[in-house]
Amino acid sequence: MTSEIKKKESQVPEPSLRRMPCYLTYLKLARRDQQEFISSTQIARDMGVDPTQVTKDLSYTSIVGKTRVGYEVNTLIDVLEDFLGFNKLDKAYIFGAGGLGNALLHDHKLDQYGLTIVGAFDVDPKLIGTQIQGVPIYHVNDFKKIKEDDVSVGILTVPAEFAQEVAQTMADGGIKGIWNFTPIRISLTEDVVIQDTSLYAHLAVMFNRMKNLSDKK
Amino acid sequence: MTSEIKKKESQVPEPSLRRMPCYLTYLKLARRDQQEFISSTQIARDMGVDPTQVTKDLSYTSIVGKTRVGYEVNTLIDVLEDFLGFNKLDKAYIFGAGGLGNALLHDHKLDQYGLTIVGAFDVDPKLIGTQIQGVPIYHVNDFKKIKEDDVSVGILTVPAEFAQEVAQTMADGGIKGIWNFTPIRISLTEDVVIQDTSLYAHLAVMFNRMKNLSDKK
DNA sequence: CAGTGTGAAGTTGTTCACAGCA
DNA sequence: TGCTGTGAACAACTTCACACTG
Repeated sequence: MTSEIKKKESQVPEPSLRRMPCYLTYLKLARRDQQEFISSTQIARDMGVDPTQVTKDLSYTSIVGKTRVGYEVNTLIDVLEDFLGFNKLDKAYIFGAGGLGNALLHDHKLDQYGLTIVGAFDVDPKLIGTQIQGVPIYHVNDFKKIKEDDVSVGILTVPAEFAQEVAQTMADGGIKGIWNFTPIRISLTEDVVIQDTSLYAHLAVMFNRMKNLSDKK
Repeated sequence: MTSEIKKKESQVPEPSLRRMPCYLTYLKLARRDQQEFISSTQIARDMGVDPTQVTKDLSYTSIVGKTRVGYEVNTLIDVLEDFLGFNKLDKAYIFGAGGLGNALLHDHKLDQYGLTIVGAFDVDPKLIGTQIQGVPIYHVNDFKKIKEDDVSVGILTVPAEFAQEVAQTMADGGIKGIWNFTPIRISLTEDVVIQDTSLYAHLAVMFNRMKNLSDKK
């Protein structure tokens, strides 16, 4: 019992990770405005968050700030992009090319954030064999045949009832990270990272907060 | 100081709200499979979460479960949809019809989750005057002229540098809830609800977890 | 006794307070 | 004085333990 291995060592808290792309965007705007140095206090003020939190979040990266001056904008941008993996392009397949999947294929900005979609899979005969934004669409059954080794990410945008099954197919094919847009909890082995991003979950929160506000009056 | 009014009374925790659409999807699949009653224990097992949590989450709605039987699937679905506001359609405008905005216009499922997009605003002359999926696209400057009273939600999918400005325009026009897809923290008066949904934030979390995993080996 | 519902314990993340520095 | 960086206090959420119910 004493030899219990400490599993999660020093994982970066998820909320911190989520804030980092925000800092990055903010910093890029600051750079555009010719700012050379920036303090966590200023970031905090402009973004409306707690200054200590900014400091703590940034301290998870390797950067160290200069007292009274702050951080150098350019290196901070580099460090953050590196830390978040936004400057090395990961390849991804998209599963489910209708609706949301289609939409993501049109979102050119993904490339700026480290993800490039190299292929799509669907079951709709009307889609298979065509291309969207230069990305070819294949039949799901051909996944194993087509799958290339250096594609590590799968984007899951199929209808809910197929989510678990398709996720399993992805995992079997060697996909290491699944970006799950369905409102289904996927269960797979530990070695596959699953990132849930249900848009409808966020909608639910927004509606609830709006109702709270109008009830209060 | 003693008369300090308790501000947030009994707000439903955000994590709970986020899980609810998941339960809903799960329940709809259960209904399709002819299940009439369901227990929180079963939901928990199938979804891979803590049973107590399911019970607690459901207790925020008005439903009460029968001991040893669980909850009636149909009424639970109704209660959840009602609680989340998914059965009364809110009207929304979308700001920024390129890339992601375009994608959302193609996501038919939004209607099922209580949101219907009735108009889009952009600045691109090539888009203005056209329609996407039957939704007309106007120039942002015409927003005040066009805005109808019963549209309460604005979807923000403009480039980061215009986010704050466009959000302000929305608020001035009487928008009550802003679904913010930009990685920018928007600051407005308290009476506008802002729901941040930065896809790139989730991407950051996924990349980080994937790196952790491959480092461990 | 399998399941609901709840108060208490534990964990995680946020905010505060302050030491150290230029 | 204005800033970084950190350890301690606090708040939010999750998990555990258990009383209760048909």
